[in-house]
Amino acid sequence: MQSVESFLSQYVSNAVEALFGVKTEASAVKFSATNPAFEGDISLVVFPYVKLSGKGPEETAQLIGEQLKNAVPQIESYNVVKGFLNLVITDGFWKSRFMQILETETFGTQSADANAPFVMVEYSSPNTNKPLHLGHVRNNLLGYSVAEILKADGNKVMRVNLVNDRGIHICKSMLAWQKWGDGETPESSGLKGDTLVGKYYVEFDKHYKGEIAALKSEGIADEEAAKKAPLILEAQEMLQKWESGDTEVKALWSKMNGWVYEGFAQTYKKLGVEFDKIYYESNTYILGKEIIEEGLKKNVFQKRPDGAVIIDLKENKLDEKVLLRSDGTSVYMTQDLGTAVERHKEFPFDKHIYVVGNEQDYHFKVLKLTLNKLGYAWSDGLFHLSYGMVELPDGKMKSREGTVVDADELIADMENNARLLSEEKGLVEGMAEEEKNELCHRVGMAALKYFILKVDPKKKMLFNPSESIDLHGNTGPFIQYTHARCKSIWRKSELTEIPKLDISIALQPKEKELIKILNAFPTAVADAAKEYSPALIANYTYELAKTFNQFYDVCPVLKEENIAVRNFRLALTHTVARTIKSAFLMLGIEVPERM
RNA sequence: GGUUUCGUAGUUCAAUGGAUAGAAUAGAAGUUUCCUAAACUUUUGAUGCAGGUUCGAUUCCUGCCGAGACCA
Repeated sequence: MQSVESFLSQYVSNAVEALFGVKTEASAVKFSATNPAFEGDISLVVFPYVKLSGKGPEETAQLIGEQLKNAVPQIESYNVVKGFLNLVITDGFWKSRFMQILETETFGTQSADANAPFVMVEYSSPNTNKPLHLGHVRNNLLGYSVAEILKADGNKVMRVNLVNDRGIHICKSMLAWQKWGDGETPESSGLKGDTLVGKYYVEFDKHYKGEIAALKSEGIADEEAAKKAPLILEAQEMLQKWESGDTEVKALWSKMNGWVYEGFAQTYKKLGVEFDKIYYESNTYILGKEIIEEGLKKNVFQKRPDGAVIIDLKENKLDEKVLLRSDGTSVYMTQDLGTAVERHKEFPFDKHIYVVGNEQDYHFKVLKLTLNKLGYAWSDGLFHLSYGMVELPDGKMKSREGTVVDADELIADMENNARLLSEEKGLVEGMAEEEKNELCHRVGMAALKYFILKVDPKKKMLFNPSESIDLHGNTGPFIQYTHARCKSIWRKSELTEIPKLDISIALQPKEKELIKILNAFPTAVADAAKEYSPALIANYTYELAKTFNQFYDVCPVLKEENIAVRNFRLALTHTVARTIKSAFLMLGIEVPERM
């Protein structure tokens, strides 16, 4: 469905040509929303045409306004304020636009056709030595939501998770469990698998610190002590055994990772995120060695005198990057290069989005540039969706200092809070326990998800665990509540299907405003997909919900006696509910029928 | 030190180079015959500093101050 802007811009372009004899691109026409202080639905910024007309801004606007009014029957009138041409669109236009929206069941979303771009979205990517925390929550919510938005915008999407299941950190947990675990399992301890493994990671760190302190008291320097502590040596030995395929180590590794995966699965389910494919680094970490050969052959990489392979990116202001250490072992970049190439062979994507924190900005710049220099044209499609850290009121989260917000605890807190508030208000009386749980889960998660997704991804955000569970104002639950109100009105109307609309009725200002907002939905989705930003969808949905709440105050639907007006308002209510629902699904938020 | 991101009401967030910088929350004052008051109405309050580019700058450029990240 065409937006109002694109509908009008061709006419503006024509008018400019007719008046000033200059051809301009219709796509370059600049509109802005009309300032509420003036009359009008949409405003044309005429400053760009002042030079062409050779007249002042106001006169130029007058000329274009007159020309447009004569050419476009949908323009009822116009007025000029400084360099702004405010256009009033006829009610008839808005009403027929609304009827189109109403009849389009999947309004705002389009399904992928055969030529749709294929986008791979990698997100989550946890380590298996500890449970997920608040930082992962932002990652997961962003990744899931962006994938949904891209789907809604007509892309084919594949969501993948690359699990970091190997390395020294896992060995630390394994070693500590061996030493002090006493055979403890998730079943015997009643702990979630990932929580249990995380416990031993902390345990390792505690003993390790003790050893370092002991060595230091013997007069050994910090760095030296950290390297020489028996525990870390033992962990490194374990890693070597793992790499050489030691059956005992591998068995323990499989067992403990298995616990972690069960734990993660529960958390993912609670968060409502999903993946189409899961990759494991234990299968991919060796990739990338051929790339080194290829790069050397193509003279893109150089060998340093000490034997290390590097790529020189100084001309791109990115310094020199080691790709293979002098001892022949690979670095993260090596495997990421290999993984990208393999992945593109297996699934020839048009775009690949990596949802990874902004501390890796440099890494992904190098990754993209290196693949580009190697001649892989598809590297243009790589995009690092870089998001800011989540900070707490008393500073950053540091797992070593125990200031991490655990994802499972956070989710439980959100649900509990929703429960306390609902019970206090007496909203869930007489509800079955199971139904109540489901509702509190949905409301609690809406509060959390909306709070996180409404912030521009690239910005760092502050999360106050005690304040963010607010249900008032610009929050997920407020919008859910609006949806539930719409549904309630619809139920009480006792209509089972949308009545045929009589569009000869007069349009109230608030109704027109709502139609304008509804009309902007496809544009919001397209923008959100282009910028990979769920925040745009969140802001749009809030605008819609807020306007509806104000609208309702002005004209109670069910008391309306004029049947044509009543039907129109019911249809509007129905459409608002439908739009909120599909917008929220893109954010991974479910909307209850009742609250 | 080098590279980079960011500084907006008391607080948390908005604002494709456009009009009087929006919301929410906190503060002040109101609104329940009616759909679900998790609501609505009114009100107080902000672009770190100094320049530049132009019809117009929160937005682009330069310098400074401050915060974070990455690289040594």
